[in-house]
Amino acid sequence: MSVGRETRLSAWIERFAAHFEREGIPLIGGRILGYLLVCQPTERTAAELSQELEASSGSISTNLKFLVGEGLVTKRTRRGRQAAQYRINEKRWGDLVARKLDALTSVRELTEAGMRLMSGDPERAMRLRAVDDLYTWLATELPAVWERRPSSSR
Amino acid sequence: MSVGRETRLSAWIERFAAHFEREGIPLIGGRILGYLLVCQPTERTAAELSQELEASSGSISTNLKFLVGEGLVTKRTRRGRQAAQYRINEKRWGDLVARKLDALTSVRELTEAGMRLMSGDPERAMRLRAVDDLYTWLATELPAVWERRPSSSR
DNA sequence: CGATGGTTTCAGTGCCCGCCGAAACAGGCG
DNA sequence: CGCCTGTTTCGGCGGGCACTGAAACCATCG
Repeated sequence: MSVGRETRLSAWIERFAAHFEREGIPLIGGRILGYLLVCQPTERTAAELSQELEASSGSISTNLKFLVGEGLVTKRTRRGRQAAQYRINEKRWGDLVARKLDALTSVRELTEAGMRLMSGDPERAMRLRAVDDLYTWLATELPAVWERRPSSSR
Repeated sequence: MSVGRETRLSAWIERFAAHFEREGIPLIGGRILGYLLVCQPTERTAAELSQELEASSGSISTNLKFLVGEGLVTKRTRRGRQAAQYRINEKRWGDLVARKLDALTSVRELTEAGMRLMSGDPERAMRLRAVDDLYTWLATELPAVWERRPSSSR
């Protein structure tokens, strides 16, 4: 007997969340992202997320606040007694990637500072120099690549 | 009165370690890397590192083992009663960066798997599609950039 | 002005992980 | 075969963080 589509989807969400947990996003935050990427309809209330993902209302609240702050999730409030709706803001996913690239290239500032401290002692600077060269190259290449990004993925 | 060079160096090592701690490398591991990049002479024993970095022998051992495993540090044993010497292996720093880039592009496998689960429902796949497009583009561009890396930074 | 449904806050819990340091271990030396 | 030095192992400690759930909060509706 075959596994239902929703079962496979929730397994996928779990893998998705596991990956981003390694990148520093809380497990529940990653689940919210994965779920909001594929759910139908596209918008969900905090209560629905809590039920679907089997997470406490507190965790959902904390993580939604975080994700809204990052711009990855959009909150839509409605008048009356109606619950706010949350949906993915996939357009901002690029920001997430850009921050990752920045984290990489920013090491260059460290290596350069180190090189300045080593000035006047080329012998001793050799090891750091090799590392600095690598990051200097990265810091010139990566931003250029990012700029060439096609509009279809913005 | 001005601050001594060694004092500024240890402050730099601390910033260096702090940066890599955010990337998942233990604080002491980062200190070892920073220290081995600039120390003179270039090789140190475990006992010396323990003293210089004010870390326990156990922590030094654990972290050296980890760094040697990563290829970032090389262990040189000497015959007789002599202690083993450790030195930085700056040539392998590229591997560290390459793994970071891989972590980024590997998200594509996740988004592709998700897209397959969404097949036959283009409406529902739209959000995930935008994210998948971004990573697909990344996965084609980044490896190409890495290949163009000049030999000076290898 | 209660009552109601939804959301956020917050104190408490458990878990994980980096670190310590003493004890065990390894392997040359005398 | 002990001894000695350097290294690793391992139990334990402490800090930090994700998560929980109940209580407080907020805004609307009757």
